[in-house]
Amino acid sequence: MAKSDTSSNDEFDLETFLPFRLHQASEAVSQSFRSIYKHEYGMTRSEWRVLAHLGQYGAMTATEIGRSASLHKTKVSRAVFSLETRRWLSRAPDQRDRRVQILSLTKSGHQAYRRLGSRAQQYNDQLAKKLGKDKVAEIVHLADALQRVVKD
Amino acid sequence: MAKSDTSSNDEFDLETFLPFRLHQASEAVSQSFRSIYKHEYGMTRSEWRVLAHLGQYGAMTATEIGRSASLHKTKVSRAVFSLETRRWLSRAPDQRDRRVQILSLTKSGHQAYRRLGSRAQQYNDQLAKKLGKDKVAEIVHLADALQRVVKD
DNA sequence: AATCAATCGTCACAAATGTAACAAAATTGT
DNA sequence: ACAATTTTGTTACATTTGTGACGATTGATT
Repeated sequence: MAKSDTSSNDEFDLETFLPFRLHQASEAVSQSFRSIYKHEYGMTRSEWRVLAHLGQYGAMTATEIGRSASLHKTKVSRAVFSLETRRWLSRAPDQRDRRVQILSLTKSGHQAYRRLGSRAQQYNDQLAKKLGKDKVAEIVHLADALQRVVKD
Repeated sequence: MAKSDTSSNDEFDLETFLPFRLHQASEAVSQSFRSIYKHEYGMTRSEWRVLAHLGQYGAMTATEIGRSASLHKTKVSRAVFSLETRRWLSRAPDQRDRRVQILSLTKSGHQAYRRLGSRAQQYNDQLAKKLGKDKVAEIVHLADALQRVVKD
């Protein structure tokens, strides 16, 4: 029997469909951490992401945050405005390029970052414990590979 | 030197923070498939998910779809309405429980599922090829583990 | 130098989403 | 048998998000 078998082997399998499975896993994990920044600090996910990035990597522009955090530019723009209103973030002009602003955390922004970062690390360690330490490294490695591969 | 070292080892590390890394990977992968159901079929993610579930598993109720697809009930409700308007989906009353409706794909719904499912599988295979076949199984396994662990 | 295209961040508007309330039906407990 | 509670799916409302356009600035082309 040559080609054109009765059973086509290109049938769709949802169980192994990565966009679905990854989204499912990601949402499950994200949701369970969400209550901390949402209910305890009244923050949105975007705000927490921007705070985490500035806390982790120091001063950056909005575009850089967007690229690194995989956040839409309007999400960054709004999160920055909101964090600025809380006085957790401040803007400084860039001498080299007057279109952009250098964003950085204020003193109380750093404090908030330390508090939330600590909770985040606690959460992650707990997850790592239940999952197995090595699994975390595996996931991180796979996430790296996925991002590399998708960007053709 | 006993306790209280100068360098605290509970510092937050974004690189290994699973909610972030998983979301990042998930978004990267999802976005690149999104254009197919969005631009070629004018569908939302929820609609594609509902179509995929009914196509894959056959007739189900809205609640069952929501549970299986990790979709909010209002998302399911709206996606069902929209797919029904396209005549890709039909509802039938359940004799045992008159609150629910048995949802299933129409003939053209099945056709659409086959077309889109084929594209989806194609996309996934392509990804698997670049990533290494075994990696996909790894990811699926880890996704299972994550979902189990998060649900306490 | 002058024009053209590209980038940055913001805003108005439209679309998608979540919350909370609801009617209808089923389930539980007495 | 009945009342109280729970479940299912839809809707109104408010919030969040993405799209597209914009002014300002920069970089590239000539």
